[in-house]
Parts: sequence; C-alpha cells; structure tokens
Amino acid sequence: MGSLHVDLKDCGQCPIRHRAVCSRCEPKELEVLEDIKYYRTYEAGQPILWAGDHMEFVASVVTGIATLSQTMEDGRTQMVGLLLPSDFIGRPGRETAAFDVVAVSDVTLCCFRRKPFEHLMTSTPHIGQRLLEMTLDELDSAREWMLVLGRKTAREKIASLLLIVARRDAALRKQLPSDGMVFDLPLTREAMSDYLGLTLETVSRQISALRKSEVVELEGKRRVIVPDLDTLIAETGDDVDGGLIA
Amino acid sequence: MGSLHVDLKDCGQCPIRHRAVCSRCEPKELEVLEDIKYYRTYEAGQPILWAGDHMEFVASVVTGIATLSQTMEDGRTQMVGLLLPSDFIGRPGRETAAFDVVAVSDVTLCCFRRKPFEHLMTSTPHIGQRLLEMTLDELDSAREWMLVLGRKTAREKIASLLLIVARRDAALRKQLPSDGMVFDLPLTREAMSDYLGLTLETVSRQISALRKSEVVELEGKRRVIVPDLDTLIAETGDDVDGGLIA
DNA sequence: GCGCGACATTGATACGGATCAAACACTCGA
DNA sequence: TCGAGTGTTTGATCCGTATCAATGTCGCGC
Repeated sequence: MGSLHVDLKDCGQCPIRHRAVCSRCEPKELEVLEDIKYYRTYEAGQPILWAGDHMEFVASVVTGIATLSQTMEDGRTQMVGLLLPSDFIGRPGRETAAFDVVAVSDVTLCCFRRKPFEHLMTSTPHIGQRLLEMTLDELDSAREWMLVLGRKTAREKIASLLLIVARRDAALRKQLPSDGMVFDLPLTREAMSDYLGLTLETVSRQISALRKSEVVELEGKRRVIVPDLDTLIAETGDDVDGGLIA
Repeated sequence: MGSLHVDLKDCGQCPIRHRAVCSRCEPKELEVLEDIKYYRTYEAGQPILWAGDHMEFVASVVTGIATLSQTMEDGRTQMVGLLLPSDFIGRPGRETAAFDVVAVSDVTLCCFRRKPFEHLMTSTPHIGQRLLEMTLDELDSAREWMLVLGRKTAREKIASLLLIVARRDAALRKQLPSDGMVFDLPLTREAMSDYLGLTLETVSRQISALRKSEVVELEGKRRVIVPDLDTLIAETGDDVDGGLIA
C-alpha cells in the first residue's frame, strides 16, 4: 500500500503533474525544479508540521490526504483545510508554519527547499501564476466553508461535507457525481467533527438521522451510498446549482 | 465627508499606494495602470456587486469599508470578509462575482477593466507577486476566522471581533494597540452578527456582558474603550502572543 | 416639539447541540 | 479464542444561543 509504480524522480510521470503548482512549467523549468525537489513520506496519523515550526521547505501533496488545523489552549480544534493530491503546503516568504498539518492517510510529499523555491518564483513566472490561481481557489473554498461553520445546522453541515467528498471522489474518477454513487469517507467521526465545528457524537447522530431519512445508505462505518444526489443537495441548504449537468 | 483633498488621478498621491496591489509597481508600470484605471464611489449601504454578477472590473478599495458576504435562500447570511482600504476586489480569470459586496460606509474604488488588467498581470510580474502575497494573507485570515466561527463561544467571538477592530484601528494610526485605547465600531449589531455567525440579540447581550465585566467601556453605541488590552485578549480564548511588544 | 424609522437593549421561552455516560463493533495481537 | 484498544453509536440531561416579543434611544424631517 502506498508504493508507487512510477519513477517519482521524473516529473513527466508525476500523477499530479497537470494540477500542482508546477503544472504550467515548461520542460526546462521542470529541470530546475527536479534539481531542488525531494520526496518525503509520512504514515497515517503522523504529524507533518506543527504551527510555529520552522519550515525549511514548501511542498505539493503527491498522494494521500492531510489536514490543516488549529488548536486552542484548552484543546478545542478546528480543521481549516483538507489537503489532497496536488494541494500545496507552505508559503513563500514565511519562515514558520501557521497551522498544524497532519497526515490522515499515508502521505507522499514532493518538497522544495524554500529558499531556492522562492528564488525560482521570481525567475519563473509560471510558478507564481499557478500558485496565485491555486491560492485564489483555496480562498474561495475557505470563504464558502465559513458559511457552513457560521450558519448551517448540524444536519446541513454533515450533508455539505458528504457532498464535498462525493464531488471530490467523482472528480478523481473523472466522472460526474451521480445518483447511486458510492464512496468512502476518508475521515473518522472525530476528524469530521473538527472540520464541521461539531462534537463527534453529533456527527454520529446526524449521519444516523440522514440514513433513517434515506438520504444516504451506509455500508459499514465508512462507505457511503447516495441513492439520489438532488436529495443530498437539498439537505445542504444550498441553492441547487444546475450548472454541473451542462 | 468622503471628499479627498488629493488628486486621485496621480498614483503618487494615492493613500493606499504602499499597500495595494500596485505597491510594487515602478513608475513606468504605474503609468500603464493609470491608463486603465477609473474611480467609482458608492454611498453607505449601497450594493457594489451581487454574487453571480458579471464583473467588468477588478478594484482596490481606496477609502471606506465594504463587506463580502454570502446569503442562503432562506435569508441566513454570513460575512466572509471585511474590505478595508487597500484590499482588492475581484479575481483575474473569473467572469462573475463569487460573493455579495456591500458598502458599509461611503466607499471609493480604484477600478481596472478586467481584460487589460489580466493582460498586465502576465506582462508585469510585480502586480501578480503582490496579489499573491495579499491573497495568501487573506487566506490565512480566513482560516483564522474559521476557528472563531467553528469553535468559539459568543463571548469569545465578540472579544475576537473587538480585538481585530482595535488592532486595525491602531495600525491605521501607526500605533501599537495599548491599554486605554479608544475606537469606533464600523459595524452595526446586525453586521457584527453576520460576521460572527450569531444573532444580533446575542451580540447585544454579550457586549453588555463584557461591559458589566469591565472588559470594555462604551461611549454611546459605537465607541469602545479598552481599559486593559490583556484582559480583552484573555477573553478571546487565544493564547497570549507576547510577540507584539518586541 | 413631535412622531417616525432605524438601531439597540432586555426579557421570557424554546430548542439544538454539547456534555456525560454506557454499550457496541471491529481489528489486532497474545 | 479471548481481551484490549480504537472508533462508533445511542441515551439522558444540561446549557448556550436562537427565537419571539416588548421597550428604549437617538437622529431627522415635518
């Protein structure tokens, strides 16, 4: 599990080649990147960074899932981002990590030493352009999540999370999300509660409630079946965006 | 009120010259910007953009305060950002607005037609670099706000908002926030509730409670006095960051 | 000066989600 | 096979915030 059957040293073979921060780079630019990059792996459950840590590198997630989160002194924690393959960790121009990063599954990172990477950003506009685009997308997602955290009920929060995971899973398979789709939750109930600003008991109860209402079916604790996508969307409280079918 | 005693056409005189998206530009680059820029003003309470609107321009806030918010079908509203002088509105490469933008006070925008601006971004790296930096900062703020929305109590939320406004106000005067500082709340109770994910009644009650606890004093409805800054910080639930005194 | 409208405060009550507690399900190693 | 550990479900109760409602305050136009 987790072993890759491609030569990771070759950017041309990289599974996130077309989506990551390097996606706009031309062959010559990739060669420079290949010189300063190296891989690191983390096992499920391992911390990758603690808030305040000195960061010697920035990185792209190549495989696996990690979480970005914040913890208060008394232990209350809030997840502030979910890092999936192709997502970027770290920020040029900043010495220390702003949030905790934890591997949820086994994770492989493609790391770049920070200083050379920063230098590269000024000489290679394609990297900065792509990073800007990715950061703007993340800012939009973060703002959308603020609505979930601030205004949605527990039931709507759960439905919103399920829908996000469902859409992501469909995108990964290069399919449209559809009625009858099946996917696995990558997160424990506790991780879901940290994401949604709820307790794990409430998460559990609301998932049970959605099952009783036949909005979703469960196979074991993690596998989810969505019999009717529009029903799930209705439960999120968002307006129906028909735009996806086009 | 709102009339500026400077020639706005001259970027050299612009009050946000050193912080806005154009702050890295050299004189020659500013000349290009001056060709495509124009000013628009909005009165307090006026909408600037609705989510979904076609955007023909991107802009910098020159003076005044605006809010960025999202509304659900049933009317629940969440503010997702507060736009202050030098903040940027819009996003290169996107046709439509993602959120509602409303002027809270009288607002002046420095607008750039979107297409020429996008073109400029590829030819003038300084703009993209600065925009990346600003966007990364906003992403960090958005993520910090997610902790407030997801995990803080009503009292902590109010204290967090007061502290943010206090710090911003101090920064505007180029002072450090200090004991005994006085500032005005730019927002109504309702706008605060939209920001904090509360009802306006709860906002009112918690402000009264903080006053009874002598964490703050009020002069009228809007003017706030902070007798002891550390007391206010303690009420936010955040760890005390001594870093500011250095 | 009066009355209106916008904004704010305060009170009474309801309800959603947190908290405390117990039991269940599954995996893994002895 | 059993027992421990981890993650999950479910129940009982409590508390914080929402909701519904009334009253208060200030500024402004008539």
